[in-house]
Amino acid sequence: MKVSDIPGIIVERLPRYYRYFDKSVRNNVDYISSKEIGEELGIHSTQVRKDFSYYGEFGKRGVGYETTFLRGQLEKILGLNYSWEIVLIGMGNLGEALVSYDGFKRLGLNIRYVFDVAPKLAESKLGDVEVYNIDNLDSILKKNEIKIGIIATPAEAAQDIVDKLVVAGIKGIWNFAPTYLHTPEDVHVRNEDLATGLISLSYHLSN
Amino acid sequence: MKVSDIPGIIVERLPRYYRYFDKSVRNNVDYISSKEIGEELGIHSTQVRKDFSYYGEFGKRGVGYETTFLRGQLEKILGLNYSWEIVLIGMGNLGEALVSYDGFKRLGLNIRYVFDVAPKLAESKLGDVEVYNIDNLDSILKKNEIKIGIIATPAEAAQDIVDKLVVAGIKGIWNFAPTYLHTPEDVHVRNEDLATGLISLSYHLSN
DNA sequence: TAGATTGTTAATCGATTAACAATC
DNA sequence: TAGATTGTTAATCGATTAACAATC
Repeated sequence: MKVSDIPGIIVERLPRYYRYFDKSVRNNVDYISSKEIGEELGIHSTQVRKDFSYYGEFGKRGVGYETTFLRGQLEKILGLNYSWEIVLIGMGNLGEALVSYDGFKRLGLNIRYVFDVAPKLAESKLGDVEVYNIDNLDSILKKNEIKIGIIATPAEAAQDIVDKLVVAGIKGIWNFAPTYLHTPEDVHVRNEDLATGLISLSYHLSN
Repeated sequence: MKVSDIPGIIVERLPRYYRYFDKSVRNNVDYISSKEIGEELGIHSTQVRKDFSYYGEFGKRGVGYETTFLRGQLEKILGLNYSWEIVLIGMGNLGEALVSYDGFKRLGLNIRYVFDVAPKLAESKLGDVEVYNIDNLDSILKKNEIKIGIIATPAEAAQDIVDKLVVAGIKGIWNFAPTYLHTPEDVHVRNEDLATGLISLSYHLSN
C-alpha cells in the first residue's frame, strides 16, 4: 500500500487514537478493542480497524490491541518518535499562547525560534524561547534545519512571510492567519482559522 | 431542500467565501465569478456554485456574484446577522488569547463571561470582560440567554464543565481541551484540539 | 447577437459501514 | 472448544467534478 492511497482524513483521527492509547497505558490497561475505542471516541469500530489496517496488522484477534505497542506504532506513524524544531512568526496574544502551550513539548514538537516585526525589548525572551526581529528570519533558518513554521501574524502579513519561509526551505506551515496561502505543491499548509470554529457553531445553532 | 440534506462539510468553506466577499466589497469589486473564487481559495469552481446553490440562486449568469449581496446572504446563512453572547471557561494563556482575539467581535461573536477555578484577583477583569469563579457559572448562565460555550480548561476538567453547561442550556461547545466530550444529541460540539494541527504536519512531513 | 457564467444533472471519486471468514 | 475480535471485501453512502443547457 502506497502512502498516497491512504485517505487524508485519517490523520484527523490518528492523534485521537494515540491519545487514547497513551491514556490507557497510563491507566495500566493492557488491551483495548476497536469497539471500546469507537465508543470512547465516537467513531465506528469498523472505521478504527480499517484506519489501523493501512499501516499494518497491529491487533490480536479475539483480544484487541496491546496499548503500549499501539502507542509506539502510532508514535512512529505520526512522526512523533523524534523531535521537531519549529519557528513561530507573530508575537501577539495567540503567538504567546502557542509558545507556552505545554501540550506540544511532550510530543517532541518544540517551538524554538519566535519572530515579530517589533519584538518588545522586555519580551526578547519568552520562557526559554528567544524572540527575534523578523529581519533575522533568513539567517536563522539557514543556520538550522527547520521544516515547520507557524503563522500567527495578521492576515495582511501572512503571504509575504510564507514566501520567505518557503524560500528558506520550510515544508510545513500551520496557518492561524485568516487568509488562504499560496504555496508550492510540496509545501503542506494546515489552516487553523479560529473564527471558523465559532462561526460553525453560529451556523449550526441558527439552522 | 431540507437543511439536513446540506453536506456538513460546507460550513468549513462558507466562512472563507464570506471573508472573500467581504474583502472584495472593501476593495470596491462589484462582481466576482465562481472561477475567481475558486482560484483564490483553492476550491473547484463547480464546488463553489454547488455550495451556494444549496441556499438559493444568488448569481447572475454571464456576470457572476454581486459582492455586497452575497456577503449579506452568507451573513444570514452563517447566523452572523445578529450577535451571540458567549462564555469561556479556563483562563490560561489560551483562554486569554481567545478573549482578546479581535477577529470575533466584528463578526458579532462576543465572549462576555469568563470563568476559572481560581481567577487571580489582579485579573478579575480582562479588558472589558469580567472573570468569575467557576462556582458562579450556573447562576450567571441562568440569568442570561447563552447558547455557546468555549472550553479552554485542561482535559481532566472538561467533561465536568461540559455537563454543567449542558444542564444550563448551552447548545454549542467549542472545545480546546484534548479530549472527546460526551454530550446529548442536540448539543453541537466542535473540537479544536491544537496539538492535532502540529501533529498532522509532523505526519505529512514524515511520510 | 456573441461571449460569459450560472445552476444543475449525471458521472466519478473517495470514505464509511456491513458482513463475515480468519484466528487468537 | 466456544467466544471474542480482528482484518478485509463488498456494499453503501456522500462529496466532488465534468458536462452542458439556460440565460444574463
